[in-house]
Amino acid sequence: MSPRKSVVEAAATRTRIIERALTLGAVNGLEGLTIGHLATDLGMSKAGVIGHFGTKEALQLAVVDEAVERFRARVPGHALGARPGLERLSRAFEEWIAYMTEDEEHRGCFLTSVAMEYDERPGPIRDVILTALARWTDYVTAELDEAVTAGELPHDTDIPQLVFELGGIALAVQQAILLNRDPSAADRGRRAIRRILNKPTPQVLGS
Amino acid sequence: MSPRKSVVEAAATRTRIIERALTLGAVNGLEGLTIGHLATDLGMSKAGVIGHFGTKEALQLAVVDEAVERFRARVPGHALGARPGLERLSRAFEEWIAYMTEDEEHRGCFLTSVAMEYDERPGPIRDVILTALARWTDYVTAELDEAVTAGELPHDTDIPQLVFELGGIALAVQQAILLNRDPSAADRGRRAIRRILNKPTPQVLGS
DNA sequence: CCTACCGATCGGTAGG
DNA sequence: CCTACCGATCGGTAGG
Repeated sequence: MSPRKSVVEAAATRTRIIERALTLGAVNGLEGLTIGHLATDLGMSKAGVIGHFGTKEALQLAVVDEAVERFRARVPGHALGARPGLERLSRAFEEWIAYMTEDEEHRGCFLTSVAMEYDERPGPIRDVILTALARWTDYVTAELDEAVTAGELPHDTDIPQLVFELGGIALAVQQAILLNRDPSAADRGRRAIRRILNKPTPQVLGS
Repeated sequence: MSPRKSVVEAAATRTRIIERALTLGAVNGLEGLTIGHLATDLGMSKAGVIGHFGTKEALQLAVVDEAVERFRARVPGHALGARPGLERLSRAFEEWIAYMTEDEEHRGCFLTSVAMEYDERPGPIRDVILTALARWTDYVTAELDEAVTAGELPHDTDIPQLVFELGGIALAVQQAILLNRDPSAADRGRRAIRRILNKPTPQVLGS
């Protein structure tokens, strides 16, 4: 029997649940996640799992929040050292692509998958994703503005169009990794980003 | 009571079921589709619905097959009249974008959504999608080959890279339509396609 | 965080 | 294509 535990232990369990939910949700979708499956996987009871959140939707929101947190810490976070404008933006996209590629099991971008899953399902989960996406769009836009100001891009650059196209590359990388399991996905993504930002393409891809 | 009907009537019912499943599946995903909900929507019993397919997975496969059929009839189908190479390829992408945009309710590309949904779920549905995607990739590749041969594109064109980037645009259009409900999604997509295929961008997008 | 339970719904079957 | 049913599982609650 594992009765009520300390606050610290409870928080640790909550983290364990979210961690596992991120893995399971990546495979079966955030909606395909079930409390029962999660409980079995964690060696807990269903009540033990759901007790930390109240409802399944609250659990799902906690999982999305954690994914947003990780994305921000990793992608814009690791680009903070780079000079504002094209350099920082390139760094951010390189981090995103690396983040999607590096892990053998935890492939792709969780938020991108969830964004597709909820694109037609109104509700708080979709709202949270829309907010996170808007923040990302603002970030990319700000760096592109900086690039124009610094003379790295022409003054008549259509920035929203560029944001749209850069987003498309990220989606293409995600699909190439997850669906096609294409080992050259990351390289193709990096080359596309360079091309869009009008930098010369330095190397040729093998094969 | 509606007892056994003629072969023709049974086929019509089957078509009705698939039609409805395409609509419901676009919202809740192909996995979120339930026989009970489908039956209620159609004013039928669950047994009446599932009897046409045997299992839920067979129903799902029938729905995907129908979606593949429609995509092919519409996208490469409507581009058949265009001259091989860039003209035909541009026409095909314009058809795809129009197909994703035109319908007020039936927005986006069903196959693209399902492709994301099953990217991490091995099984026959994923296999069918991979096959359809491979055929589409072959189609785009063949037209690009034609364009190189005809001198519309440079001889050192990296065709797989171009296929990758064109696919990204389609994904960006899908996301802009479904998630952001951006009314300029189609225009942005068309402009991106033109840019990638190295055609001059004729008009400027309003706002 | 557990046991024990709830009503609802899941995919699917039997039999007509 | 229907009624009537099956076992399994769903999200969630009571109570400790």
